[in-house]
Amino acid sequence: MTDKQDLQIAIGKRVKELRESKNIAQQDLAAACNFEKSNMARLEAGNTNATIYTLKIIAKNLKVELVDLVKDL
Amino acid sequence: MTDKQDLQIAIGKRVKELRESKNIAQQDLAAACNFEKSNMARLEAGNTNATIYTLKIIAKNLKVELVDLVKDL
DNA sequence: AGTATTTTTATCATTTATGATAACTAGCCA
DNA sequence: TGGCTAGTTATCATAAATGATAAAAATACT
Repeated sequence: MTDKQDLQIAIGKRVKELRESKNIAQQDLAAACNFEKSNMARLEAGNTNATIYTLKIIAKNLKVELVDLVKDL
Repeated sequence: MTDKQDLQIAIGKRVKELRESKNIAQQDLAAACNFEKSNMARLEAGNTNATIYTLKIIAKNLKVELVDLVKDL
């Protein structure tokens, strides 16, 4: 497992946890972000090294701060 | 100016400020990160929407936390 | 002045994030 | 059983991040 993969997986988990804690469906978050639900699944699964702007959009729609997505990572 | 550009520029400034505060030459930081100096300049100028892993590498070599690069953004 | 160092800019190639669509799985319920 | 919802996985196209090189511009130093 590489550092990069570890980071991707950690961020995917963070997004998923925050999303579920707010009872938002994956497809609803995706729609709010103007992403396809498949691509949100891909990110939550840790299969993409997202850009900072993508993370900012997700943070905004989760109503959290960008730092909350990368804290302790 | 778009949200995306604003974010890129803010992060570029953040990297540059942290780097200069530690008296590290741009090319030295680039070398430590295994980036070309030209690409580090591009990022500091706000011309790229960096991936989270790229930012993590930069944070590591600046000896700061990843959150320090995205705080308040 | 000049010279070296550092930074910036431009450009092209390659890799990869993202966009987009479809098919599949699992769970739930009428 | 069938349909419905939520999530997953695979795949292809496109846009953009990154790799890489060269040259110009700025900065510092003697």
